[in-house]
Amino acid sequence: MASHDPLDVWRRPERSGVGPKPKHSRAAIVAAAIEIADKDGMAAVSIRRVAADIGAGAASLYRHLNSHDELVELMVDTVGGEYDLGPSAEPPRAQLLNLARQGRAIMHRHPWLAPLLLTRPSLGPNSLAYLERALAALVTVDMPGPAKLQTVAMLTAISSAFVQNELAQSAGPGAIDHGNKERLQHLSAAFQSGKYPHLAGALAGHLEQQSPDETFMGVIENYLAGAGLPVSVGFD
Amino acid sequence: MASHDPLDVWRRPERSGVGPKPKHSRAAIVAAAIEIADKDGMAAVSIRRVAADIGAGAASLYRHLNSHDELVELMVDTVGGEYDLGPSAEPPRAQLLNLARQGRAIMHRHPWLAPLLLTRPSLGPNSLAYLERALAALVTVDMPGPAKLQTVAMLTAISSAFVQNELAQSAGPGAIDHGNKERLQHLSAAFQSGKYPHLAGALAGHLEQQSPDETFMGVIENYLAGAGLPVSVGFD
DNA sequence: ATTGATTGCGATCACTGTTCGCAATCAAGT
DNA sequence: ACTTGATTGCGAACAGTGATCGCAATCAAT
Repeated sequence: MASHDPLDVWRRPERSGVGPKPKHSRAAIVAAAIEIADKDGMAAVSIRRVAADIGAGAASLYRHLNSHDELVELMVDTVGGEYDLGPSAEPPRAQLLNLARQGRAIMHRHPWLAPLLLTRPSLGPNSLAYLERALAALVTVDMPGPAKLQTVAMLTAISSAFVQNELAQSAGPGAIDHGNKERLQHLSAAFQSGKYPHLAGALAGHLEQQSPDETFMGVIENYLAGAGLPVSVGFD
Repeated sequence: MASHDPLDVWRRPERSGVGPKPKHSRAAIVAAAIEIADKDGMAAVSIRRVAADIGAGAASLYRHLNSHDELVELMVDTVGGEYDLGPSAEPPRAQLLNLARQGRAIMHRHPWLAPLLLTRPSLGPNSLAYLERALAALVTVDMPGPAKLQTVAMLTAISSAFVQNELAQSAGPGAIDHGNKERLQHLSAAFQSGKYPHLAGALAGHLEQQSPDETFMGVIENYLAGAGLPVSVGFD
């Protein structure tokens, strides 16, 4: 009977009057799942692992969720609640820049988040609140509604892409040095073939690159400018 | 003995003189995997399924691959060979724009590709050739090497993000209408709560949006301009 | 002809998401 | 007070996954 669409989590009531008091709650399950994902990665978030961590049987989770996908949906929306969406009198561009900065911070706190933001159009309450807030920032901008939606969508898309790039390069403190050495070794071997002169040249350049924070803000600012949000808009 | 780093596929020779003639080749395996992914999605690309499709036992694939991850790496690099990397006399910005357009086309041909481009820094021959070609386009641009790498990386990252957004919205011809109706129904229900006035307003706007192609080129062009590649560079 | 590396692969292991059926529980209806 | 019925927890099971092991078959080099 239960719908298999991962979207109706948001409509379904968590529990209805009759029956024994539930030992576990949807919130507890999601919290445990997020903790696992933060620590051991998204692949470690299995039904059995989550159940074990909250002291439940594996099958019990299916009294609160309809699928593993639904759990992911809940995870995404839950961390979406970490945004500070308070109102602001700043110009639209500054507001969106601030949202993007927060988004990057959240994705750094939860490294499993970034890829998920691109694939699924999350429609949970927190995600909708974020969307609403971003659109509110654009209320003074003269732009058709769908274009505003497009702009906001690309904002989070670019942020996600940037952070994924960041995370893929650092990838962690421990075993990654080894991995990177393998990589560099492979690359230098490729270079000795002489088939990649420009690549070799680009890597040879000094690594005096600016901080990732500045780079990120630059990328976002640049996108917003091109999207019709220059530094100063209208009369402010 | 075999290294578990999915990167050394590129160093390992496919076969060495002694032993029975292999019935299956790495290329055939990867081709089958790509065909499966194109038709039934990435999730359908299991070792057993690929093996069955080329008439092999499941365990046999591990004579040619060290892991499922390695197969994915090979898939990504193989479709990377679909780029036309011929030289060009156009200005840098036009060349990169052309590469981005090709990239989007490839990601549309292989809908499983876009997410993978963000997570892994593929270092196969085709991926390296692409990188080399993109850097060659930037050879006349005055910019430190690492910054050029950053630019190219963000170029494919933004393209991937854009295409993922596209694919998530269309998602297919058949059962998606139903899914979208569910979505819109959910959304309209959320709107009746009155908590999302701006969102409601944005969706109410006429959907006379420009074609995705134009939108895409606009986004890319805009990024390149901000990255230091205006319409005309230097003396051309 | 013998050696030894290499291939194909059936069987198996440790997992995964998910379903089923049953016992325990508790609110509501009589 | 007691029955009814929905609801929860969960052990067992199923189909599927990636990966490993050991063995027979094969073929180049000696």
